[in-house]
Amino acid sequence: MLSQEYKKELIDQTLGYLLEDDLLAEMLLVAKVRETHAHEIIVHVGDALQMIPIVVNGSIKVSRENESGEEILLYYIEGGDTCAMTLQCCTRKQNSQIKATSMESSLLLMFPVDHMEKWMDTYKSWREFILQSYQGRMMELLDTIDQIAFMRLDERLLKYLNDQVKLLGTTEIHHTHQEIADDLHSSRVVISRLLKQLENKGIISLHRNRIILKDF
Amino acid sequence: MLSQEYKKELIDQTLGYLLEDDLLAEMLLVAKVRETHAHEIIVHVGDALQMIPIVVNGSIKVSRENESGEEILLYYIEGGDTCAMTLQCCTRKQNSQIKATSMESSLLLMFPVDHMEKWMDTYKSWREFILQSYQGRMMELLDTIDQIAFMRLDERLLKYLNDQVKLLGTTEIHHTHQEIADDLHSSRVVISRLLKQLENKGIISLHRNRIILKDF
DNA sequence: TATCTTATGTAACCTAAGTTGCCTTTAATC
DNA sequence: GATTAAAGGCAACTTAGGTTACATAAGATA
Repeated sequence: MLSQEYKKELIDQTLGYLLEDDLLAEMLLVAKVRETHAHEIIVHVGDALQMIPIVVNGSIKVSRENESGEEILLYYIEGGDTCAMTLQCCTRKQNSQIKATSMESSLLLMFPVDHMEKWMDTYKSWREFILQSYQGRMMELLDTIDQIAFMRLDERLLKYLNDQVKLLGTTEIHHTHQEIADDLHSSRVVISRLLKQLENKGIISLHRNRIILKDF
Repeated sequence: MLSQEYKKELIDQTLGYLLEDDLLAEMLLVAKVRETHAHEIIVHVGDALQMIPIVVNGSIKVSRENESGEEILLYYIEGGDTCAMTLQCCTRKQNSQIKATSMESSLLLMFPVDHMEKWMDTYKSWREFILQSYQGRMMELLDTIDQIAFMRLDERLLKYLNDQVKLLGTTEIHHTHQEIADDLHSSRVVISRLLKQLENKGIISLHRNRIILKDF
């Protein structure tokens, strides 16, 4: 059992500058803390969600899956952010439309869904937080659509690598070609081919389980 | 100048069963009515928006445009719905990320953006309306992503034709092949080719400016 | 009817990306 | 060091979809 002091610290650090004090106090009473490790699947498509997660630190990958199990990356959630999609599932009592995977060791605050509606009615700061979240995620979905609809795979791949570097804060990317292919909804052979082209252009260097971005 | 009685009728008919009476009364005071005709562009990418539209009747096409002017269809807005994306542009004082085009003669109610925040604080029904709108649009964006990422063009085309029929309530679609190509971000020749295949399969019949869906 | 514009048809060709099959390399474990 | 599994390289081929170029057809207008 984690101490209340620790939880309070996490909540203050993550949401203190955003939300009203009264709300922060209420949140402390019902918050659960969850630690996740790299590659851990946090939400499967079809899951019924009872808790809304807010990311304290680390990063979460959100992706869409079709019936055949093929995937496509939608966006990432980082510290201070929540997944509006989750909210939606909870309030509409709909099952999850997305899959969420922890990219690295991450820390999440979890709040039971039945408080959300009350908070929505009572706290202006909470309303703004939720709307901001919807708006942010919406913009990211538009961005994803732009990429899939308008960009060629080699461009998408380069953007993907750059995003990874920004996200994880290191120019060494520890992904297999297969994992990248899954995220971009392509195939391993094609990704290997394009990565090799990037290497030949001097943009990256390739190693087993490791891609290094030069002059980022 | 349209009579207040007419406006009141439109508001009641479109939103009466959704929103609180006090809010409906406030809305009546500030509502403007806008009529649009088929193919009229209501919002351009980059527009600064002052008013939030709610569709009374007709249908609005919302699409995304890249720098080169290429498009991709996102979703449609029909009677009783609003465009959450608009809201976002207004509250964040951001310019429009999307283009909105009237598909047919339509009637819109327009509300000045500066009332939104107050309504958000005061009326629970308004909060629910806006959240519902975000959630609906989000689901539709996911659906769009599914289509672009996972479906082949012939499948997308067939779905597009079916959607048009449902939307406009007639099995006669009055679009040129070029217009369809634009919506699906493809090219005229390719769409003509695939349409011809559908005709050969007996699913549609082709005429100038007119596609007829059989056994819908 | 003659003319012009716009929509559609079609063939030939091109290219990005996916697929199959097989080989080599790396690293982990015995 | 030997064995094994996973990752990556690579060649040959296929295919969906885009491009170019031109012909024909359907309406519109003179």
